[in-house]
Parts: sequence; C-alpha cells; structure tokens
Amino acid sequence: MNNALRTSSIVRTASVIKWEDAPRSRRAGEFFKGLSVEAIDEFESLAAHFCCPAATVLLQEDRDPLSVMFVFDGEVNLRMSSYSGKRFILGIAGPGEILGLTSAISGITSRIEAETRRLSSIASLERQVFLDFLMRHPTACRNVTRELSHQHTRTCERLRIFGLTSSAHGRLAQLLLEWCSGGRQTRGGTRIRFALSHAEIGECIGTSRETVTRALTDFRQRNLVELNGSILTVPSRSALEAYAAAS
Amino acid sequence: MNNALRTSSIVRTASVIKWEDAPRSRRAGEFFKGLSVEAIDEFESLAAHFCCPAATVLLQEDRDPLSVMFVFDGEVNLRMSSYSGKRFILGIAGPGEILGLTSAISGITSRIEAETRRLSSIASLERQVFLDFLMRHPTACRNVTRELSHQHTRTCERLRIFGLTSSAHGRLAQLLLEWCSGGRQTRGGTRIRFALSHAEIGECIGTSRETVTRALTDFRQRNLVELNGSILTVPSRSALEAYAAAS
DNA sequence: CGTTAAGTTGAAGTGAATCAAGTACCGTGG
DNA sequence: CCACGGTACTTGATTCACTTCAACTTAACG
Repeated sequence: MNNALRTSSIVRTASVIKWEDAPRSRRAGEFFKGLSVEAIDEFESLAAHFCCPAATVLLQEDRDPLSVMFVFDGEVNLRMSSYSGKRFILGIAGPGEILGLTSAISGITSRIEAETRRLSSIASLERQVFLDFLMRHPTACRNVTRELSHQHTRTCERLRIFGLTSSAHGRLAQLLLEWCSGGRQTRGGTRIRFALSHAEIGECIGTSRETVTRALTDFRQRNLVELNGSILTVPSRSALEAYAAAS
Repeated sequence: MNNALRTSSIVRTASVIKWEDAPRSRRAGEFFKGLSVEAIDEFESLAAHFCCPAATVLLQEDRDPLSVMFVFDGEVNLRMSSYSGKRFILGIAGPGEILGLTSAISGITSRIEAETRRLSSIASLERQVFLDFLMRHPTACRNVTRELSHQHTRTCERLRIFGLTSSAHGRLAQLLLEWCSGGRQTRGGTRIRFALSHAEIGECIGTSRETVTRALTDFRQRNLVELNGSILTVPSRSALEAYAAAS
C-alpha cells in the first residue's frame, strides 16, 4: 500500500513505459479517466507532489483557497467547524478524490477543512494552473464535472441524514447503512471496518460521544449490529433499514 | 415579470433579431454565459418549453432522473422527503438555475424533489441530449461545472447550519443571515422578502411550526428582527451574527 | 360572513446534552 | 513482571430545549 507513496519523479526515472500501467492504477478516481498520456504527463509536470503525516491540515477555512489537492493515497478528514469550537465530519476522502475542487471552480472560499488521518500522498496545483489545464483538456473538464456531481451527491446524502432524521439513534443507523455500501458482504452479514472512534462518529452525525455509545449498545441488544474489536457486522441490512425508517 | 412566461416559440416568430437581446436577458444564470448565438439557437431547438402552475412536481425521487430542467422564470421548491412522511426544504431555485443537473451528470438517481411554488417557465432536455450538447460545446460544459459548484456550495452551507448549530433558534438565525445575502440594504437594516410560511421555514431548518413562531417572537423582543407583514428587516446583521455564533 | 389556512400561546412529555464517576485497554518504563 | 499514564469507552443522574397536543386568535378569500 505504501508503494503508492513513492513520489512521481521516482516512477518517472524508472521507466517511461510504466506510465501506461502502474501509475495509471495509482491514479484512481474520475479525474484521470480517458486522459491522454500527454495530458497526464503535463499534469505531472504542473503538480507539486508531497507526502504528509497524519493530522496535517491541507485546507483551512478562509485560507489557501487557491489550490487544488489530489489525494493519491491515504485518508483525509473533511470537516466543518464553527467559531464556537463545535465541529463535524462531512466525510472522509480517499485515493482519487480532489480537495478544494468546488472553491477552485467557483472562486468562492469554501468552509470545508481537510486534515489527513494518516500518512498521505498528495499532489497540489495552484488554482489558476488547474483552471488553465481544464481549458486545454476538455476531457479533464468533463471528468471534473462528474467528480463535482459525485461530491454533491455525497453532501446531499449527508444533508438528508441531518434534515430528515431527528433522533440520534436514527442518524447512526443511517450512517451505518451508508458505510455498508462500502463494506464487504459475508455470510453472517455485511462487514465494515470501524476505524473511527465514538467521538468521531458523534461528529459525523452531530451528537455526543456518550449518545453514540448508548445507541451502539442499544443496536447490539436488538441484534442490529455485532461488534468485534474494530470489525462491525450488520447481520441484516434490511432490519437496520427498517429501524432507521421507523425512527 | 410575467412577460418572461411567453413561450419561446412566440418570441421566435416575433423577430429573429430579438434573439440577441431580449431572450439573452431572459437566460439568467451560469449556463448561457459566453455561449454563441448558434449554440443558444441549438439549445432552443432541443429544449421543450412549457409553463406550469404552482405545485407542479417537476422532479420526483427515483422517478424521471433522465431529464434536466432549466428554470427561466418562477420559483421551485427543492426538497427531500423520507418514507415516514417527514420532509425538508433544501432551497428554492429561481431563474437561471438547473434542476436535476447532478443526477444527469453522474447518472445516479438523486433524491431531491422539485415542485413549483408558483407559475413557472421551464425548459426541459432529455439527459442524453443534454450530455451530447455539452460534448459539442466546451463552454457550456465549463458553465455547468461552475453551476454545479454553486449548487454544491449552497448545499454545504445548508449542511453547515444543520451540522454545527444544535439549537433551533441558532439555526433560524443562520437561515435569516443566509437570506440577508439576497436582501436589500436600506437605512434601518437589511430588508428581505419573507415569502415562506412558518411551517415552511420550519422545514428549512428542521423544526416545528411552533418553534419557528417562538423563535421569531424572541428575536423581535431582542430587536434582532422587525416584522411588517411579509417584509422582514434585520437592523444589525452583526448583532444577528453574534447571536447565531453564541447559540 | 362563513370557512379555511396561518399564526400564537400554554402545558406536558421526552430525547439528548452535559456533568460526573468509573472501567477497559493500550504502550511505556521502572 | 507490575505500576503508570493516557486514551477510549461505559454508565448513571440531572437538566433543558424541543416536540407534541390542544385551544385559541388572527388573517385571507370567495
């Protein structure tokens, strides 16, 4: 997994041929789909590559609205925070996702903060350089459009949880269902990795640590979930859906 | 204002010259910016124009994900609703906005419903026709990208209200501040038109009718707002901001 | 002038935040 | 090996804001 953390320059000097296989796989996500080798090469020459340790702030509210970051490897917390210190997690960006895209396009300072959860590999472009690149490559522009609509869909789903589900238990159920989509189907149910602490889960659904604990123990008693260490299993997704709908 | 409700065919037969002035002004919004006369003409030939009365459902959850609608005139409620009957208003789309854009681009069925608030003038394109149009006109594609990022920004702002402000009073204050951006600055404060009922405001911020009433009377007593019929005045925006931050 | 929708106000019930105390689980260093 | 400190988790008691239900007032409209 850490292979991907090698900087591009190393890959480049190794072999030009590799541009068409190995690096291509490294470039997950909408943006690089269908781009010509020349376009990717150009992108590579424009981007600044770097790795950063966990808890590195990549984007901050009202600051640095002028660059776009591509996540090649790692995990990045996307969060919002208020002046009163309250904050919440909008989602977690993984490989292939683009940070600061919305504000780069519109020019409006976004109020989303990005912070790495662990060692991550990032490529950064200045806003104007990025926009010029899009002008030269209509395919990239179309990909960005698609990526934006994915991001918007995700934000809408999160808003849906907040807007339509008033109870904390219901919101947690919804969140687990959302995570189930990315989980592994096994006999015994859908299995998902449970990397977040109760506090962070609370930040995802806008509740306190304690409420998350209580809700999870409640779910366990109802046999809606099973917890073994950091592995969470949902025996019956439809049962959880029914619970979520009822709350 | 209802002039714009004339269908395009009428405008067309009237005079070809008018294509370059009057209709251009009718086409508010990101999408038509910088488009050539030929491109707009092509768009016009592809689009189905129609007017619809208030309370017409334009887009429905899980239905009709295959068309894009351009609002030329009128107001359209954007809302989400759950199977349990609960629903909330995400925002109100006006002239120049595009409905169903996100789902048309990504192909994922969006869960946003659109319903006219009053007599509205709409142009509709089938999804694939729209996508083909974008392929032929890179400028339109770029405009769509910008429009998408605006929509995303708005969704984020709404999510911000839900995620960061736990009290209903605080959320109302935030909503009013959001509306202030589109209000008129006068001596005496920022004046905004207040077209929504208390019930609808409640749906915007996820609270009950009664709570909205109580919060508004509270705000009046604190001199944070003044209410005269359907005109709401915010004497000091900063005072309201301070209140919102404190809650 | 009567009917319907919207707004107002009160009282009761409840879900969740908060505070507080205690437990389990690490890795560290004596 | 065990004491130690830190973090995450658990559980209980209290408090409060909001929902809900209900009665009532006001406004809107044919």
